[in-house]
Amino acid sequence: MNLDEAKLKFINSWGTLGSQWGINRTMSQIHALLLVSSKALSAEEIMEQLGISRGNTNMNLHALMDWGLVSKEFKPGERKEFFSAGKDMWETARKITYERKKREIEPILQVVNELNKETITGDNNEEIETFKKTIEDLNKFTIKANSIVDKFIKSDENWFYKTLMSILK
Amino acid sequence: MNLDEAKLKFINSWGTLGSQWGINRTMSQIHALLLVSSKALSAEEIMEQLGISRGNTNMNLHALMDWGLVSKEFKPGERKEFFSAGKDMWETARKITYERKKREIEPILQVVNELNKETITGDNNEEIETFKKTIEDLNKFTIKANSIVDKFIKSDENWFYKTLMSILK
DNA sequence: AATATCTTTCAATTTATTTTGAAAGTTCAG
DNA sequence: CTGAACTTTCAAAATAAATTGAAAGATATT
Repeated sequence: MNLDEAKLKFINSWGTLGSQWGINRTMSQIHALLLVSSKALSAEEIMEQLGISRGNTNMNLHALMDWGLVSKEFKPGERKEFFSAGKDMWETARKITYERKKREIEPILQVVNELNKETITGDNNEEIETFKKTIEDLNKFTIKANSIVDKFIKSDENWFYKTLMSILK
Repeated sequence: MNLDEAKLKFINSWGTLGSQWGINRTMSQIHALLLVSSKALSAEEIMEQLGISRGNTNMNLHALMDWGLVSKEFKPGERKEFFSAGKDMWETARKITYERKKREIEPILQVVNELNKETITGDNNEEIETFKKTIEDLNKFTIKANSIVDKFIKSDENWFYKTLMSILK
């Protein structure tokens, strides 16, 4: 398989997978393109290679920069901006995990915590108990999940590999 | 706060959060409703309480049963079906993790594995190297991630808590 | 300060996803 | 077998999300 075919396959698959991950297709495609490209690319090159509009390219490059997955570069003598993706997979995974934690875990923590503190009134005791128990369990669970994810976000690869993987067998 | 308000708040928040998780709003709302209800509910009751259509209720109940989060019950003498959600949070989390793994990790594994085996041809050596390195790293990473998730799916709460949490501090 | 080059914005459009509800299907009691 | 009670299906409608592209905004160059 030649390089261009392979790249295309990767970019397309990554784009589709991204949507399963709650990341939009274009964003993941741009990320994929930059991941497999040895040099930084301009917005122009990106829109040409992926066949997408200027606005779309711009918006998603910014999203990728917000996530910390892509950075801007300036080439001497060149007017335009160039973009490249961080190539360290653990770093990338940590950053994605961080963003997902913000969106997926923290809001649960917030709501559940709030409800957990409330005093619930009503006449159906069985229902109140079930409610309280559910919220309490959820609260405990979320706190644990959150702290595990935190550890991963702060970990370095070696630590994570050694500690976790060796124990997890 | 009275029980109905609290339930409503939980159901609505859970519904919104679900969408961040790639689960549709109705599906998470039904799940939330069943989680905080002490007795099993009929489709009729669910559609009334959530103000959603019959079709929508049916489809999402089936999705929840596919995920293993909800089960059908029959009450003696009653013709209709009743639904209840498993109340064990770790079990619930494991099941959700399993479904997400199928959608989010396994497809990556598949594509990356495939690309990893390919021989890439072309004239730009630097580009080929970058491509191969990216895919290789991604492959290694995904395999590790996958195996950690597998451990979680198979774990019981105590094991996970003791082993992981104590080490992760 | 005029012009050329590049980036950003955003209303309108397109595409994708979810929801509805009526009709068809199923099951069971009499 | 018939009809009432319930469940499932699915095309059409509604809603939500992503994308476009032209216009406005920057910024550097002469």
